[in-house]
Amino acid sequence: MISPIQVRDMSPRHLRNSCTNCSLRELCLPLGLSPEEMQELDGIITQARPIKRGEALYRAGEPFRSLYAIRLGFFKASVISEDGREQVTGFHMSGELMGMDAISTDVHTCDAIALEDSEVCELPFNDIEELSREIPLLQRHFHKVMSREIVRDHGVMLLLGNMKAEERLAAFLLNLSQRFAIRGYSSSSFHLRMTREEIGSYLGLKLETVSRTLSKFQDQGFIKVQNRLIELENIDSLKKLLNTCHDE
Amino acid sequence: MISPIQVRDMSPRHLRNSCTNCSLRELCLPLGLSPEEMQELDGIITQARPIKRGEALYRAGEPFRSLYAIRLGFFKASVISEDGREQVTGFHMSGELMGMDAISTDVHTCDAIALEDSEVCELPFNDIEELSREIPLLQRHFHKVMSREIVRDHGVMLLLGNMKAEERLAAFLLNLSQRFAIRGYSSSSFHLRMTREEIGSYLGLKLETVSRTLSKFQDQGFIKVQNRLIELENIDSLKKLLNTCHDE
DNA sequence: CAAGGAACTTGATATGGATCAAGCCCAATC
DNA sequence: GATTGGGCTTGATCCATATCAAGTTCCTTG
Repeated sequence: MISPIQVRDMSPRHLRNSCTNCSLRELCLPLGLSPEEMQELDGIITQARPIKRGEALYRAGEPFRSLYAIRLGFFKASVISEDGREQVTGFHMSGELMGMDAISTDVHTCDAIALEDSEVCELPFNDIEELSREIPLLQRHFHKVMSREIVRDHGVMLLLGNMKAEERLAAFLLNLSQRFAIRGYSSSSFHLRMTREEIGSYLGLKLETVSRTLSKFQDQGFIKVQNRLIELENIDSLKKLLNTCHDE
Repeated sequence: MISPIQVRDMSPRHLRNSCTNCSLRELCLPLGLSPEEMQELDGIITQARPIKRGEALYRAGEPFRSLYAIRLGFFKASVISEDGREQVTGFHMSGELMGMDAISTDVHTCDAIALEDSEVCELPFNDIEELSREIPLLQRHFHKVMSREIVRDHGVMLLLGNMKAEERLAAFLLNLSQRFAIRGYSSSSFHLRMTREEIGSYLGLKLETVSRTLSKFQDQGFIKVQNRLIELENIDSLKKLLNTCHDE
């Protein structure tokens, strides 16, 4: 369920705004495009745009024109039901692509809110389609990215439909840990960008339950919690929580 | 969250195997392709293949080569966690496309099981990509279909994360009702193809809860249940269950 | 047509997480 | 540096749904 390990961008600073930029790894790096193709792809990517913490990259109901590649930062995506309940559908970090849900109706169906100061590259969708008609590798890659989103969503359904609170939290922490590791950050010590309430919304739990479960993990020596700083002290125990066979 | 109403195919029987076939409406009908393009699309669609009730169209772990358009019948898609828990991720009926999750890794990540005798058309994925490079309308349409799957999944997350058992069941019944209506079947009287356990798995409930809740709806006069035959007797009441504002 | 088993219903009880409530801590703001 | 409010923790209680259990119906298969 986790994408293959991808290397951190070590290219010189002056190249960082190009398509080889690490922030666009999901869209570009694994492609193996020719230099010319790279340049074409570069051509459609607009200047990075900063989004302050708390600001919306887009909101449900707004017309759809572009996908967004996160260059830097951290976002939550959430849907609001007719009667006002929020469901966080995902947390997204650098290198990931947002907005694919909007393709179906040409209208955004989620809110995307920055949870820290962030930067995104806008990718006009018409351009993506046009270019991917010319570059089969890009086409294939784009399809894989969309498909990966579907697979991820299925994983969340499994979590919401089958798992107990402790398992959900353990899965959540391990997932974050892996994604930070891929980006070259510590996998055992990281800062949560979201509130307990947002974690709860994502995991189908109330914020009190999130808080209690984190405390319990701490008591058991699995993690250390200091506000939003999390240190994983016994990753294997967390993994064991997940693998435990639940009879039936 | 529901796709626009689409008309039932009234074309003569001898044309039914072509791309205008009603069973492929999701893939073909709304496109407005030229006759030549239609023919090309026809060319990649293989002979319909029958799948008996209980048989698998594909299983998790099998190599991915094709998407499948359901011509006729009813399928469930489900993922199995490492420790053996099943989560039904969706129920699929005629005109829908299955297998898109497999694009990401070239391996199927779900099981697709026929819940009644069914027929599918195989669509080799390489051909789809090639053709959609030539026919922008097809490309756009395929992207919309994938995106719609993502939006659908977000809806399920909202359901699993936020709703009570009664709301989940009501949403489920109304969703089925709409989808039957689109296909020209009765929206108020239909046959469930799945067991209570499968409904429960999809909705994150135990089969007893599904059974009890259906009985309750019957007692309240919202529906009539006879085995797997469901009759919606008061659709508005079911809708009201969903719209009810849950304070907070 | 009979037998067996899967699917379903219904009741009784248990429990995980929600809800309600109170107080604390920290970060932002003046 | 004090103040304020949002975010968080922890305890007590409640409730929706799971779990356990028993019996029924229906469908399949011989």
